[in-house]
Amino acid sequence: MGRPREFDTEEAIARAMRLFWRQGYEGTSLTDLTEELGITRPSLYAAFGSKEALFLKALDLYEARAGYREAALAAPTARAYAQALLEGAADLHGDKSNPPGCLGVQGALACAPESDSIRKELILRRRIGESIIRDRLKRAKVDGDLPADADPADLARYLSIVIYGITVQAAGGATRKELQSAAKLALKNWPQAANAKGRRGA
Amino acid sequence: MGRPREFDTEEAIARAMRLFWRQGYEGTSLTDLTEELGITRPSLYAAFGSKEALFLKALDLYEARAGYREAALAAPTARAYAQALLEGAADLHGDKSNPPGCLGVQGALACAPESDSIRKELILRRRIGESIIRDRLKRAKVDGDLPADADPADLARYLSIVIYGITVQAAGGATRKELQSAAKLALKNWPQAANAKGRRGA
DNA sequence: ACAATTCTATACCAATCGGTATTGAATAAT
DNA sequence: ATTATTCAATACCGATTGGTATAGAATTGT
Repeated sequence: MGRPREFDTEEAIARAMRLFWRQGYEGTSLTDLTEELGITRPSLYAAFGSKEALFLKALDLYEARAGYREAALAAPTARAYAQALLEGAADLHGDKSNPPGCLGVQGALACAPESDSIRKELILRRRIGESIIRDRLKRAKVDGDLPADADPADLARYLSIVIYGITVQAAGGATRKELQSAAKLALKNWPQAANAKGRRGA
Repeated sequence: MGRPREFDTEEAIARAMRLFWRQGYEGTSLTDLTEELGITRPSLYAAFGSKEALFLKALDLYEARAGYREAALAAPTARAYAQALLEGAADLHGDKSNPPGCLGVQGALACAPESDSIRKELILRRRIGESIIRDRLKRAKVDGDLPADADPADLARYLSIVIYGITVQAAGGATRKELQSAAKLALKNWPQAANAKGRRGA
């Protein structure tokens, strides 16, 4: 009932996502948004509630589209998982058709106190991402897929750090090749269980 | 001649640095600055010219105080250098008396187009930092301190990425211990020259 | 046809943004 | 003591910030 919406909210969120991705939460104004989305302010507020709410929707879409993290979970071994993660990050952030960097990092890494709720939300999401990695590595250890002295929490933090570093490097204009070679280096000495094949030691 | 300045410009820059460090360039308003520095706007503009010029002075001070990068250059081997870099980053950004994260990253990682000159300046400085690492590693290779198949550019990028990752992790509230253990893991991948002692292989 | 409903568009809101004109006070050189 | 100079304080500038009140247009259900 009532007058139907004249724009596609999903496409609007997708456009907002790219804008926030490129300029960050604080660096994106309502004027930027309404111009890019092709709608007026009252339409934006009627559809999404607030700039902050729209950002959160854009963030959800971003995480859904950065699907390499979930896809990597299907890897058979801890090492294959780590490799899928880092190569996935290098691929995504080396794709020049995307804005450079990572929305989950540069959306609001340092900001004014009035945007602190966004900053904290991003920290929370990064922590969740790291905990998913940690859980996968814990399982790998149970599977005998990681040596007894390997710490899943330390390894998950290390992988997270390399991924974040890749995104910062990408924000600086690094090419996909450059990111890929760094991902390769980061995996050179991945700990291997004693009963596993291969001669790479921990 | 004339009336002497009633505030210490060096201390003002140091205070501004911490403010920019915590809130980023765009997230720090002139009101924030004048309140924190205890001076009025005309005094700030007379002394520094503009918000942007003050930021650049603060950035210079930041780089001077993040002395671990220069100190690391004194290390005797490539590996000791890499270790000094990563442990230095973990130490600095694990110091809770500092604002979390790195000014050179979160000062302006993603921002509005009107602050793009700051963003680009930070990218330039990060590139310079990486090139210094690369030059040191090139020398190491000449010294036979790195294996023949090691690429100084790749290794420098890898180290930079881990350092950036550490700063993002620090911005999320990581402890010094956590950053240190990640630095340790990152060093496990370090290549060793064929003629060097130790049994850690590349 | 007529409500009821929900959209869009114009115009506006107080607050804040970075930056400055103006005035008076404090200093150094003469 | 006077003058030139440089500072600090108040008050202000136009532009922009995120957000909204109001009015009219478009739709559905009756």
